[in-house]
Amino acid sequence: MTAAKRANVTLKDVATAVGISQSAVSMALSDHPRISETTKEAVRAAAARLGYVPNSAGRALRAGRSTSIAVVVPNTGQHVFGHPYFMHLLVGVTAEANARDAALMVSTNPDETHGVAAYERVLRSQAASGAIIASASISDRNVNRMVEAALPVVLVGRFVHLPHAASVGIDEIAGAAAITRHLVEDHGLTRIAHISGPLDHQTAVDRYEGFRGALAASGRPCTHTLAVGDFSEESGRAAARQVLDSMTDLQAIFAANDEMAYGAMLEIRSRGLRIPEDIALAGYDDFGVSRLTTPGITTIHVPAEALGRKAADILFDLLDGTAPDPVHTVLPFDLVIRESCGPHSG
Amino acid sequence: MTAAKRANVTLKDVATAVGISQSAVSMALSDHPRISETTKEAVRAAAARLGYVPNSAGRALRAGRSTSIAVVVPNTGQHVFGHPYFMHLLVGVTAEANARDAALMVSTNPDETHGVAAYERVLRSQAASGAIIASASISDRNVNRMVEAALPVVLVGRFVHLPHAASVGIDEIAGAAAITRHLVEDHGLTRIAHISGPLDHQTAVDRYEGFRGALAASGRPCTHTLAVGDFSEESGRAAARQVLDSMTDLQAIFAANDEMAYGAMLEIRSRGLRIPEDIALAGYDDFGVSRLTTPGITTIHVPAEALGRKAADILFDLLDGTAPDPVHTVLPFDLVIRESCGPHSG
DNA sequence: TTGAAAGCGTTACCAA
DNA sequence: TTGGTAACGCTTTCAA
Repeated sequence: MTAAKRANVTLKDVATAVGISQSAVSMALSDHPRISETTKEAVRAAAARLGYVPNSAGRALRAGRSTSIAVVVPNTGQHVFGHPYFMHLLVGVTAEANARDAALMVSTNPDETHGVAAYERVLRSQAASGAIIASASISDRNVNRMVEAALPVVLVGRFVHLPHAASVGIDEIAGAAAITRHLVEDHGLTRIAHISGPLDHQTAVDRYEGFRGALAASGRPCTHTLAVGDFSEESGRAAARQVLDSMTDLQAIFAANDEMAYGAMLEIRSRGLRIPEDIALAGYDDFGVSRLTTPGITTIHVPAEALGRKAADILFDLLDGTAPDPVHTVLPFDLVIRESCGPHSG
Repeated sequence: MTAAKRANVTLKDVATAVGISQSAVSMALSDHPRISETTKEAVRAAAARLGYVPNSAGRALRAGRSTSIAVVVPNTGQHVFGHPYFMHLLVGVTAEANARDAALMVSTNPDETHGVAAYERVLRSQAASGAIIASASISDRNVNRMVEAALPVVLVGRFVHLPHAASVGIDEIAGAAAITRHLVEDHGLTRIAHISGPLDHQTAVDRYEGFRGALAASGRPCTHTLAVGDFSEESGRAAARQVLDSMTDLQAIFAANDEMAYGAMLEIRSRGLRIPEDIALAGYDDFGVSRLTTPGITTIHVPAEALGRKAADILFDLLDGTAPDPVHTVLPFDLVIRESCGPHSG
């Protein structure tokens, strides 16, 4: 009786209350046809009265798998976990997990004990029966290991070196190309800087590639430059400083995410330049705050919640053994045109 | 062999590999003094070689409690779960849980099956051995039930009707008073509107109370008015519209959180009024984006991450039975002065 | 229609 | 110093 009284009601308690056996109670509660309706009635009443809740450890042990799934987000750093992307993802995963009566674990610590990442232990210990991995770093070897060990995982994002793993994502290259075309074709801007994310993140690589590809495909003489950030607002500001200093007559900045675009906005403003009159600005992600700035930032809307939902969906299928061959699911994105690139013109 | 091969290494496997008994392996791995060093060595080697990871269901069943804790956030609505507050809270809880090698479950669905909220089931099923509850609604009966059932929970926020439950929070009344004094005393503003959150949230009530109290205590003739929002940016804008229309010569708006302050900012701007020259603006929370606006919004910094960390800390103590009597832990806040109330003068 | 018993993986107690 | 065994709560097979 230290902290909380542990008066856990078990099957046996219900059984003695009703005056039947434990196994009969178990079957009654799972609506097994071999139990009479009257008995079931009595069992259900007693269970409710006593407040019986099945013990998940017992159930998991018996079943050989738990009813939880895990979401793995990289690092312990606020940078990444604090990013709104993960919250949106979590909302989606939660919704799907709730719909399936599964519990959700969140794991962030890649800290290796005995060479096994914390989240791999979560799976191997069967605390969770499968995982959704939102780690974006190409160089994260833990992801490889889990995939190679054939653990039930679904990756969020694109992992070019893991073609056989199930994954969900959007076509980042197409997204970046779409927004670049918007700058070039709709607004006639040809001197553009890109602020990329860290290039060991596939997302950053893809967005940069989409940017360059669209410029090349535009058929116009475009000049571009690159500054590398780390997806944080501060790094966006620093990168903007760099490109504003280095490229004369810069007409537009396309940041690989909205937070870096905010940073760029601060830097542009601090130089007394106007958006979009002097410099056009575009972002990527659209997690809620882009519309709050003045002007609103034109961006690509990433359906993070839908991604989470779909990832969970695939994971559950995987666990049920009903999954199709490992697939790469690609969800659609939207180009959201606000005011930061100039008046809309097509 | 449907989805993933399940070749789970158990204690028995290690035991047969080493040629000793299961229980000896168990003790060896937990470094029990009664096992010889040579045996321990052999056991550890075999365990590592075979990739043994203890099964958490078996362990939890045996121990009568799991090693997970749960974080409960209200509702399934994006409104709340998507709020940056919870991200910060989660970061803190995660850090502390990681430090204790505990897994973290996240539960959001209050959807009641058999009259028991989903997150109560998580506790009762012992999937998690304790919970941190970040539900803010005064009228959430589930919180009462869990506290009354003496389940090991720590509340985040103030629950006046649950004086015996452990809780962490900040002094919201003092926070609102501090920012109100800043408006009145540092800037000499006396015609102030408050945009509150929903008044079935203790946080909203407390911040409103702090506001009124500070005005009353100021000894100056102040005029104030109230509009009620729901902590969302949209509602902040609507509330600002209302107070700007109703109160002539309004000098300042104090919104009960930053998001509503953003909304107010949009409304103020759309009327061609300047901040802070025509209207001063203050917010509350300081979850990262207040500094991005122009001007930056003066606000109260709520140490959400520290709250999460502390809540987890208390919960673990509670579970260990080493907790002091249920306490209300109050963490300090900071008044963060930016530009939205005018040039700093005191 | 129901009861008894076995076994999932772990740990702790009691023998040896 | 160690091995056997029982028990945690649950489901399921086998026996009645």
